[in-house]
Amino acid sequence: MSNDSIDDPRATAVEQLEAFGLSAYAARTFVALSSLGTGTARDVSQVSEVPRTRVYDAIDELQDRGLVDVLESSPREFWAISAETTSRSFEQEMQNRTNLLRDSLSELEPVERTVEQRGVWTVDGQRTITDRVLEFFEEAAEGIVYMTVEDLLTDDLIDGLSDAAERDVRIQLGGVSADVQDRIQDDVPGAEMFESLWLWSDTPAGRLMMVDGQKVLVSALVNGDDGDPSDPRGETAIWGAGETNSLVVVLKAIFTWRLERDDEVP
Amino acid sequence: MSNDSIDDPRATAVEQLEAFGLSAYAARTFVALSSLGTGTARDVSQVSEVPRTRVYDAIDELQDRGLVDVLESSPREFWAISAETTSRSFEQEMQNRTNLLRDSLSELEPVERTVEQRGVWTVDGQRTITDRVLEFFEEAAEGIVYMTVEDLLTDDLIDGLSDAAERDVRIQLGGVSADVQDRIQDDVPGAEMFESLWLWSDTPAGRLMMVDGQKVLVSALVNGDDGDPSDPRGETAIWGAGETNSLVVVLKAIFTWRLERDDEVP
DNA sequence: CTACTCGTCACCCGATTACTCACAAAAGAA
DNA sequence: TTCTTTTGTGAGTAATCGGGTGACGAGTAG
Repeated sequence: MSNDSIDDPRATAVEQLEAFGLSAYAARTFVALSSLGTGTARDVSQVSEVPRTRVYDAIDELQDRGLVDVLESSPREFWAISAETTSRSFEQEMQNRTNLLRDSLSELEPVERTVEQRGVWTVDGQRTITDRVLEFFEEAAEGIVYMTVEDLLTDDLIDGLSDAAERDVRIQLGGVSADVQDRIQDDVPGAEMFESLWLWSDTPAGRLMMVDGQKVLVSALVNGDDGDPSDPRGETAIWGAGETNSLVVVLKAIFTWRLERDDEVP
Repeated sequence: MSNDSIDDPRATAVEQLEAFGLSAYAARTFVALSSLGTGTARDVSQVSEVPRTRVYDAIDELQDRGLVDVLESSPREFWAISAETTSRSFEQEMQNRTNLLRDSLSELEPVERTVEQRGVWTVDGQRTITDRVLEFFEEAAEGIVYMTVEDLLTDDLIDGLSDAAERDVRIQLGGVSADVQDRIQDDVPGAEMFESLWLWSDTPAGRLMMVDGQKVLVSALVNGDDGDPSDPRGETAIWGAGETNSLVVVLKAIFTWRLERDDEVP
């Protein structure tokens, strides 16, 4: 468990710059220059541990990206742009890249994402599973049934449900305590609540989803017996789709049976 | 001049994915899967030119990032998340990274960015120069004088001027034709216009900036004699700061002389 | 003139990664 | 069953890239 937030700013800055495609030397050089404001190759080399003779290459790289300016004197001096300008510049580049990616990918995406019939897909990790659930929420046309441990009902999921509700998708939500139910009612007005179908909170179960009666997902918490929802990797899920998919069939049966009973006896 | 926009979507998608840190194999595998929707290692290998035996590693990499799900059967099948979800995922990661970068860098940034006195800094490339100008606009406290070729007066620069104007910075803008002046007046109400100080449009001159009477920047277009503003790299600039900086001194003299004459004879 | 610094180059080496091949287990066909 | 093909794993090779070091001429200062 390395301390990431307490970590010194230099390390984090270097890490991000490298993730944005800078070489290690360039990243360290830039960070050094940022704290110096202005400096020569030797200054940079001393505070950044970059070999002096290589500072020049690093500067070239940075100059091409427009991150430093050079004062042509002897010794040469270097000047780094401000933190604000730097991050805005990368922000823009990345925005641009995500747009390019979105466009090119949707262009090649097959018109109809085939609905799988047989078999069950696996997904690991809380963040990933949530993404998957959100993806399914978006494709929902008729109804969503969602039952979850409270810790896993994050804001983005509520947003997803709310969006679906606005498209007149029927929302049925279970497993949440009374006080949280009130909050949900504000964000997702049309949502119908139902009591937990089983004793839920003590099991390692995580969530349980069904959309349009033909796509389902279930997850479990997997840190030994005591699933700890705060561990982002401690969740694993499976999902399946199609009217004849076995997972779908069995869950659909259970859900409709229980939910209709609830309807009869309110 | 490679055709980038006409380029096939596959290539652009792969390029972006690699920029986001995926290996070449992983990128090509994902793109292949995206267009297939679903497929086995062999399917992927055929459309992506990735050696079949390496598809598995690529899938591992993608699975860790939450970009594909795996159907555990024989042969194994792979499923790619939608274009929308993919780009949103990267968008989020990059947003996160830029924020980390912004925070860590501003933490190390020296309280006072020292005002250089001697010497002249050089900057190349239209985009970079614009960034630099914007950075100086933001630091402006009293007044901005800006004279520019019209082609270089992009929207972000007008925004920058507008922001400064709202901070009660005096804006003096020159070199733009009458019809563009009208448009500016809408966005930057307080701006004072002045006629081009010299015959401007026929020279390779690009722009000319002074903020707070102590920081100046001048640029020139450098594609042989006929500077073509549409070439993003065809501009080169120098800037200097400080009351005693020679570049500052001389430009300040010229500006105040000409602008005060304009004031006298409106 | 001497001592030192600065900037460029050439080179080495270690890590990463693309790429190939061998092979055993599994699935399918005869 | 037995034979053949396919599938997944793992080892091993080649090449590229980037970090690290040192040599050296030119420029600068005392």
